[in-house]
Amino acid sequence: MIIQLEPQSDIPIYTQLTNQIIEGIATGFLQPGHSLPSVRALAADLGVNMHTVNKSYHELEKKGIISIIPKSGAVVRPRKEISQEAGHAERIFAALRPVIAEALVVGLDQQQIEKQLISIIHDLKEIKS
Amino acid sequence: MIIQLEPQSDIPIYTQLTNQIIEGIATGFLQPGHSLPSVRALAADLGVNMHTVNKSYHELEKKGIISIIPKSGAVVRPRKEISQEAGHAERIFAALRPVIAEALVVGLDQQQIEKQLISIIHDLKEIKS
DNA sequence: TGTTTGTTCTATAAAATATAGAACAGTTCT
DNA sequence: AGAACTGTTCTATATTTTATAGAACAAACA
Repeated sequence: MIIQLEPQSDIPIYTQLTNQIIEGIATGFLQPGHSLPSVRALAADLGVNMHTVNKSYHELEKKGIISIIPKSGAVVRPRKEISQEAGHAERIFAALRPVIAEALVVGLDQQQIEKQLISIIHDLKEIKS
Repeated sequence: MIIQLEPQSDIPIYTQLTNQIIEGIATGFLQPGHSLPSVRALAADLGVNMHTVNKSYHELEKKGIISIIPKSGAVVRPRKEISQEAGHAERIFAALRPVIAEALVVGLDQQQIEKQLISIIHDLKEIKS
């Protein structure tokens, strides 16, 4: 899986990493049960600090997307386990709201937003590799 | 217009303010041509620092949503002026992508996301006062 | 003519971000 | 059993971001 980090971005490295791992799961590249690289291995691979990767993994765990087994490793949780938990929709829709508000203010209409939504979903749903 | 800031939030105060002003414009509460309060007045009203409000206004200006007239004040830009500018869609859809990816990973399907999208739009489109 | 405006500057403090290195104890593998 | 690897925890440092505070300025405004 190719991960591209931009150190110059205003988005923190650990957030970029978190988002790309989520995308990796969404696309099916990282499947349920899959082990993630160790924090040290991935840090070395990406050229960042171990603690930065660790922070990303814990963010993913907080979101309920992966399980961190102490002294062992991190694993993508089964889809059913993830979806069983409550609070996901609230968190995500709360993040969605300001984006939609801005879209409307800059003149995008419901059709355009829906079209892009579908485009993103189709793009992610294409299982790569 | 009621603005509620949460100092304890992980979202910076100036970002919260920016988002709520955008919502205010989306709902029609703040209409094109409307003057925003002076940075001092709003800061005093909200109980935050002048520079925090100033940063929010400049964020809104950077997004192309308001005009800051030096030594005079800040004004909501006309809708046509805003939508004429390029780059809006790219910026917004880039912000949309990680949210959608997480939604899919958590088990939300296209229908549910679309339903919520429409719900948010309808909620914002209701002109309040 | 005062008042208000955004602007600019210095200053300070706390929190967030990122890196670095070390040590620990449990896990995994040979 | 032993070696390698794992996440965890700790100290440390540096930079950036966030937020506040106060002062001064010149243009705009009433």
